[in-house]
Amino acid sequence: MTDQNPKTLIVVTGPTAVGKTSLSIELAQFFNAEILSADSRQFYKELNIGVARPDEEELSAVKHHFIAHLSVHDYYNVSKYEVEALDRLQHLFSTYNYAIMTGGSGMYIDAVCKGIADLPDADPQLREELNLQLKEEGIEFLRAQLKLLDPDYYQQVDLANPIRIIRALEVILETGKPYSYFRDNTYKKRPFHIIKLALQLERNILNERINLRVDEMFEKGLLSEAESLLPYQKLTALNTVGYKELFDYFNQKISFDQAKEDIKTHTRRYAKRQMTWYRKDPDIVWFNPSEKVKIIQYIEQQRRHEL
RNA sequence: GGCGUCGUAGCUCAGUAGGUAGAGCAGAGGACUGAAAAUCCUUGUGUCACUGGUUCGAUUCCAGUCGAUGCCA
Repeated sequence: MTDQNPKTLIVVTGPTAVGKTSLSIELAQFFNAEILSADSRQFYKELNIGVARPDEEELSAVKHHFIAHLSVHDYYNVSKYEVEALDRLQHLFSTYNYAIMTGGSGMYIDAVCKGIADLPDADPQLREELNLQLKEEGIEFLRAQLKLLDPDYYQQVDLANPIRIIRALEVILETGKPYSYFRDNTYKKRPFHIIKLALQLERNILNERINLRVDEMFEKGLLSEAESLLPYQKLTALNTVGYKELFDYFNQKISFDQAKEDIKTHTRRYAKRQMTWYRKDPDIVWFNPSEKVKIIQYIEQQRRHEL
């Protein structure tokens, strides 16, 4: 591919605690770029310690976007992020040749790189109704509705997963059209190059880092951060590892030690799910976090190749 | 020291009226189209503590050894 467009988005992803933040800052400095966070929990200003937001020093070293720009009370979703990130990229590319997107939310990264179907936002009231139906009538009831309203999607959807069924019903009931009508798996072409890389560590080393980082979070005051958010525990943004376990502790469902263990376990599982997501992306090239020189060489080589 | 109970998957434990065993959790793999740090699916062979004995056959019964634990001294 040869064209004269030099604008390049460097995507740095990988499982939680692998070392994305510090590498991104170094790359941003090297390539003279700003950083866009693609971390669906670092968006929220109330979440800091528990979501390992970059510290003040890191944030002042390089300009970051999409960090602490929302409140946990705001409704947000991938599609909004797609629009806002593309808009911000266009703006950044008017002065810079590079931008760096870093974070662990695979779906959010994909929305920016590949696009996502054009669907209506969730209607909170309808969602509440459907959740109530799930609770009172059971998942079978929702399945039956879906089967009637969108037999095609009924064939494809994970019928054990209430979230998927509810989402489809939301769209159908809001628009009067089947959910499958909106689903679109064609990739959108972006007006910039994308170089995707991911960081990887051996599982047991990553697990050690996770355990260590959770301990550090507690030293930094995670307990009081979570306590201050207890009144909002029902919010979607607070259905987050590091907080929900402490809510269980505050609600006297589990002991403090158990909560701490659960946070470690759930973070490990989160990292595992992230790996599952990235592994199937053929555009990702994998590196060890320590291979900074190699990573820079790779990026430069890709650029030369594309220009 | 004596008496009792226990020793089974990484952990907690079930079970086999003698035919080599199974749950939960952890772990592993996967899915994923506006809840995504969310949500969901699949996945359990391990000297049944050790050494002998009885038996066609012992993880299961018996004896001893070691370890854990409780009570009594």
